[in-house]
Amino acid sequence: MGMSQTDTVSRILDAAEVLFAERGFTETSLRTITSTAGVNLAAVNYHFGSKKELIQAVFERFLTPFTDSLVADLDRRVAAGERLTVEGLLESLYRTGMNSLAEEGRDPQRFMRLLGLAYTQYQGHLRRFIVSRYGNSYRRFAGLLAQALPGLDPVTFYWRLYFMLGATIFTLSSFDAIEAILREDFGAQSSLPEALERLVPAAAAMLKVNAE
Amino acid sequence: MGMSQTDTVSRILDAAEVLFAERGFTETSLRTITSTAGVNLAAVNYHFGSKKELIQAVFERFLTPFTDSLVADLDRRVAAGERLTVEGLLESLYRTGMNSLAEEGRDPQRFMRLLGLAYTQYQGHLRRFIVSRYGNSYRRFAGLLAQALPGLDPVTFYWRLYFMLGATIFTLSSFDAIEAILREDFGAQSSLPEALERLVPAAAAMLKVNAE
DNA sequence: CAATAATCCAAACGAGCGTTTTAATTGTCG
DNA sequence: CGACAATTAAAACGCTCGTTTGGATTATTG
Repeated sequence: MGMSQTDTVSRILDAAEVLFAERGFTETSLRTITSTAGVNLAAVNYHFGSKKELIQAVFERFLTPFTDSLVADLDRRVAAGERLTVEGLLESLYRTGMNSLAEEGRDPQRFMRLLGLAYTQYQGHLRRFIVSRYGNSYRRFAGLLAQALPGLDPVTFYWRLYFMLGATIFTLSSFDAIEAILREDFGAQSSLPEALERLVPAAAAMLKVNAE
Repeated sequence: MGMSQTDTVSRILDAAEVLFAERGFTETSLRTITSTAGVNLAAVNYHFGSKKELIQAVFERFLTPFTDSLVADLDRRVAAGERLTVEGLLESLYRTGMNSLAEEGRDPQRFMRLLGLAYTQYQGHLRRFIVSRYGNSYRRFAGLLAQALPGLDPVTFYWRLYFMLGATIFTLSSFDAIEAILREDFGAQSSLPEALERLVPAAAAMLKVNAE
């Protein structure tokens, strides 16, 4: 087994991650990916099998450390007997997850754009892949959040959960555009952590309407 | 000038609207559009010039009646000296806009999916087109909403506005998927008006955090 | 070091794409 | 009716796409 195999694989993943986040899946050709990565065109089909499987691999590399560290953090806090508030859970989701990506040198914003694409783009295989692979982590988080919101009927809770996800994914995936507008119109500097700090109380208030 | 010209044009627009909302722009070929519409392939280039211009035409047919009736409603209420609350403005945005589409026999949900695509997909020309064409209506609404939220500094207001847009567009554009989950897991029937009724107080609470 | 597997590479394949061309058809109007 | 413009139609163009192929190159291993 060649030493450069791993290298080629990760070079492809690095390039694909950036290009997918920028333009979407269909708009990014394998030729653009491989030439950006500096590898041969056939390498994608050789190492991943197909473009679809490459897309899934990109998401796997992102989502696994993200959900792992989120679930670990949730487990730790539950085991410590900590009382989990709505704000605390959102902090976990935003901060812990983000940090796990930042530690690996990944751009959290790119991650959010990819997550947005996964929901929006016409890629049935991707949605199925994500649900089957990360559904448990999702339900873990959603379950704890529901517990922190007693008095909300399940249907209302579910709608609110989607409102919250929408606000988060939509805003963070177009962070660049929003930041540019704010800088131009108000001369205000913005950062991703600052956006998350604004998001926590706003999303929490939305979730807590009519809850006890 | 042939009578059937208008017919061909609107047949193309009808087909394109549905297909774009389902799969996105790149994933929808002109051949699929024209065969669905039952017209010749060359008709798109003949009547619209190019695929890009067809995309813009689809949005124009959607957005013009939407923003027109929204702005008319805002103007009417301002002229009547009505005091516009956050909830009232969201009601205008959701209800008035939606109704204007429903009256024309258009699917409001499809409209939301298209709006989501406009933000997410990699189509620079489309974003430019929408901003230049509908920027005034957008600023009109945003201005009145800002007035209804005294005590919020402009930067915070802008972030909240994006949180609200995100929650709205994201949720409504995947309404089908959410509805299916709710029906399966809770046996609950959902409708678009009901989703909007849930959205108004939730989004209002989010906007109003720390406002007077 | 020879054999064997893994990887890389250049080239080509077939299919689908948006667009253009050219001719036939249809409608309009003096 | 006949001239002229508008529309429809079929076919082809040039290009890009994802994927496959067959051989060269590199690494691994007995």
